[in-house]
Amino acid sequence: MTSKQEFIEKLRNSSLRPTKQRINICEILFNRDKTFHFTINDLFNLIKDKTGEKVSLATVYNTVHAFHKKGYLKEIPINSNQTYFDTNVTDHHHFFDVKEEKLIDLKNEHVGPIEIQKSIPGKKIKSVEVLVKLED
Amino acid sequence: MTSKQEFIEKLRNSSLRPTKQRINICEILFNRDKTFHFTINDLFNLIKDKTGEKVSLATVYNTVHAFHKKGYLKEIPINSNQTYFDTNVTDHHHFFDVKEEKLIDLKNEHVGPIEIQKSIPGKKIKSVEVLVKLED
DNA sequence: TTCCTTGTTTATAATTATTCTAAAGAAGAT
DNA sequence: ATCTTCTTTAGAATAATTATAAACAAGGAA
Ligand SMILES: [Mn+2]
Ligand SMILES: [Mn+2]
Ligand SMILES: [Zn+2]
Ligand SMILES: [Zn+2]
Repeated sequence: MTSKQEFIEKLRNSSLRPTKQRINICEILFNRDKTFHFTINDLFNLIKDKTGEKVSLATVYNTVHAFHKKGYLKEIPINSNQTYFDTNVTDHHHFFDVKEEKLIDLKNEHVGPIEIQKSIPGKKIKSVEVLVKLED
Repeated sequence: MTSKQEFIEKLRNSSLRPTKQRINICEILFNRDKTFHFTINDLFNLIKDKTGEKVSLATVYNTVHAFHKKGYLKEIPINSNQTYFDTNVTDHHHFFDVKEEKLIDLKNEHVGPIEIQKSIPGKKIKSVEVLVKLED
């Protein structure tokens, strides 16, 4: 449980002005036990439902990208019509339930270390992600 | 090197009528030594350039999805504004050069077997794909 | 406080990838 | 040749995302 005051400080420390909208979004995204996977639209609807206040869709996009740029959110590479984000910014892998369109964290120990035995000259590895698609 | 006649037969055997457009697309996609990674727009432009004939964008979409449904193309899960397809339909992994927006095949032996040590009740694994993002 | 600067929110328009529609055309069967 | 079914096509529709620009709010200085 993080207090509103802590979010305000975190925002300030990130040179993001602590607006009402951003604080609301912080509380929805980061006051959780478990990691949260969402699309912009999920979040947009959650804000209305949980706070009663509406935040414009543009602001949701702006804020999510601001948090993403600061490293507070991770973008998940799946083929979908919508982009998925994740509050768990550590390196980790995913199940994707194709039917439910839901992401599930896969702990690294459930996948094991992955060694890439090939390299591309002039390039270095930025991330290694496993996506396990699930069907019924 | 596959002849036009062989593409015609392959299309017929797939209950796809061998139209001029589909044959052209087959020749561009499948008359290659190496695996080919592309977006719809890449392909659309290639057809014009290589055959001199234009195929409507709708037909390119239709054909790619028809081939995809028949299992002749694979869809690659990356976060991008465009969907990527692959003429290599076997299970395999990828590098994605973020700067060049280019996919590179990773052979299975360059990654090694991946064992998923977790299961979700009522679901079974459909695919396991590794995406290695590259930066400079 | 008040003023000023800069960052933020917002409604709305623009952009872009993809899908849909419906009419014209081509393929295959009879 | 005729008929049916499938395919192509231009263009419209949809949907996610980004851009625009005016109103607004935060923070700092006076
Ligand atoms: Mn996750
Ligand atoms: Mn490939
Ligand atoms: Zn982002
Ligand atoms: Zn498809």
